[in-house]
Amino acid sequence: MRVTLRDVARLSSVATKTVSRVVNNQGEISKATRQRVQAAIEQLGYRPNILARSLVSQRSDTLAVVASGLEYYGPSHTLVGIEQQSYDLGYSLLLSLLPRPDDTNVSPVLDAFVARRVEGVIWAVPEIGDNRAWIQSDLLDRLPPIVFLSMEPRPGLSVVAVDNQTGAVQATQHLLDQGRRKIGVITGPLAWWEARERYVGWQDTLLRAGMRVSPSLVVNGDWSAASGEQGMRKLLEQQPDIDAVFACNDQMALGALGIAHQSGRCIPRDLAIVGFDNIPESAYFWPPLTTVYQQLVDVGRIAVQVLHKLVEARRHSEDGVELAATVLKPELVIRASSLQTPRQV
Amino acid sequence: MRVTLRDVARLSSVATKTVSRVVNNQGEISKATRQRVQAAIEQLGYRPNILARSLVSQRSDTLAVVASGLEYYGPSHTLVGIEQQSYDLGYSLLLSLLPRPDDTNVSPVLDAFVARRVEGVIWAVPEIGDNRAWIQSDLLDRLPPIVFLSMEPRPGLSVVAVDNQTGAVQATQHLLDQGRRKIGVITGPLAWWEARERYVGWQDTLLRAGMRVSPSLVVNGDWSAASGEQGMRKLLEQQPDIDAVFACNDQMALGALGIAHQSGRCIPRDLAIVGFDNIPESAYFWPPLTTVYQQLVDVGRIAVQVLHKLVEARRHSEDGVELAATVLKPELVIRASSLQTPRQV
DNA sequence: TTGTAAGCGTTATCAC
DNA sequence: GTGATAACGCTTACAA
Repeated sequence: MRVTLRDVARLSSVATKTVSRVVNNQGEISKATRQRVQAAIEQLGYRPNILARSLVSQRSDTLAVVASGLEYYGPSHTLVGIEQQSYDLGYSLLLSLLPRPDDTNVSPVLDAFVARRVEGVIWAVPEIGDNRAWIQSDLLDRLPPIVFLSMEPRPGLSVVAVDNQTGAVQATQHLLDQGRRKIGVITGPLAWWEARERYVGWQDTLLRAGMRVSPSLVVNGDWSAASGEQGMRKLLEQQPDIDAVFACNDQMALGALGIAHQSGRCIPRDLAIVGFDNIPESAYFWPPLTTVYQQLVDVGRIAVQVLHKLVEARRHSEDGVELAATVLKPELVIRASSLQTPRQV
Repeated sequence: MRVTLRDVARLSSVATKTVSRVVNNQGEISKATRQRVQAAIEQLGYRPNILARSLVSQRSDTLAVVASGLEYYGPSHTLVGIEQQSYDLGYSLLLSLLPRPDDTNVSPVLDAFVARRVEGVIWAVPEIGDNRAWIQSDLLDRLPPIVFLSMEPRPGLSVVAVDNQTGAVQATQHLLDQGRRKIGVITGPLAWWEARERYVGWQDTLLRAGMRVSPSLVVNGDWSAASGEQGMRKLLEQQPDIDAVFACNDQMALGALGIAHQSGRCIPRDLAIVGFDNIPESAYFWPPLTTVYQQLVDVGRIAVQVLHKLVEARRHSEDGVELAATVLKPELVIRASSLQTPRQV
């Protein structure tokens, strides 16, 4: 049943090493031998066993990715980039999902990776609360190279992230440029690093413009459209003369749009709304949503490129590879939900 | 640097087999020895090498999944179910993405799986055109057990799928029940099996109700919101007295909603709209969208459960395991976009 | 250009 | 209870 290199060698009357050479296209082999071997491979239906090869060559050609919230727009797009680049570089990809992104018990999944001798790890779980605490532990020393996504860059770690703060600045500045003066914000859960960055971007932009940042302009959401609805209701209550809202993702913006309509406001005339993420649906909201586009597929691709360099460096036992952060700038996508000049009071 | 079983054995003055027993919790071992071994493991930072284990035990405890379109709602949710169930059953999961779902050149990715000796494969690529042609080839014989998702059930294959036709029937019947009489459809790309099923469900329901199925009630979309817009425009042109539309996914329904509004129609009074998928945003469309919910996470979980049984059967070389199809029934989620009785003409 | 021997890190077999 | 020894399927020296 199981066909091995030896079987092929026997059938084609050569040494196993010769078959190995044919399979891996290495060394000089006479045409006749090669053809004979290939015929035997064909005939027996031989498939090389990469596990055995890994054992002796000390390389698994496998990367692993730990992700969370794959149901959502961001993580799934990043994963696409990770997979594509891994494939392009010849790696297999092992996938592990954390059921809860704020999970702090990460050693089981990491142990499994080490046991399988993966050559590198992409940590694609958003930074929430202290779910990065394990980085301080000695766990990290026993691990292969690892690249972190969506987290605060810090020295000694390879991080690839989008500059959320700049994105929020772009969104808020755009609203200012459109003549808006009472700009509220619906934040994400502030335990999330990304949510904090977006909030700070909003805040800084207003302060730099010499405006007051009243607490009545701030409500907290949880990324869901339901929380966007709730947040919008609260904002309209706390600050009836509000003329713009920066919702920290598109789902919350969607919820906010609905409530704004229900309150009888015309968008963007009475109230401008800007989101974050540029989910495909946002171009078809009513009105189409101005939002911040992040190149999440690129984040994934770049992460694997960085990881690949770390893996290569370790293979050649180069020391002192500088671990740096790669930060991508997002882009504002301007649509109807923010475009009209506000009505003069 | 590399610590092996032998190193541990040496340090704790036992045989390698004993260490192996301790690591795998098998056989009877005296408390003293176990502790001594565990201390050595701890001290050396020993991590078992699963690759080596797989080589001798002839099992990799690894499944593989081939998916496509992970950026979209359906595939990403199914993948979540697949990963969760794989983890629960103790398998590692290898992920491969097909850049184009209609790709017909699948042997590279399958070869890679065979080379890695995965014990089973989940084929989570939608059936499009003849992208199932390879199943007829001898490729299948050399493969480990494989479970197919989202495809027409056929004898000799394990398939797990949602009953798209029934979903479409539910949607269309609901519109009939609401008193609608001119019910159009915006289909998905008809090369897709799922799109055809939904189309047939719409058609059959109308025919069974004794209604005519006019070509002017049918337009073809490509799943995108843009195609939903375009389709809606065409429908309104071809059949101005249309009073309901079944859009074959929520994105197209979103596009249709926008155009319907722009045409001055009030939804649901003048025009009822129903979608398919129940993406989270659909509950916040304007108006909230009636749609068909598929338990896609369950599809993934069940697929792995089925696969697990096949793997076990092969291990014990049980023959004649019946390969059956598992079909899940979707559920209609009724919201405002279809609820109101139409205006009496 | 091709072959031989050793070994990668584990588990299975069968002794003790 | 524990230990020697032979696999598992492949590649890397080194030899011919």
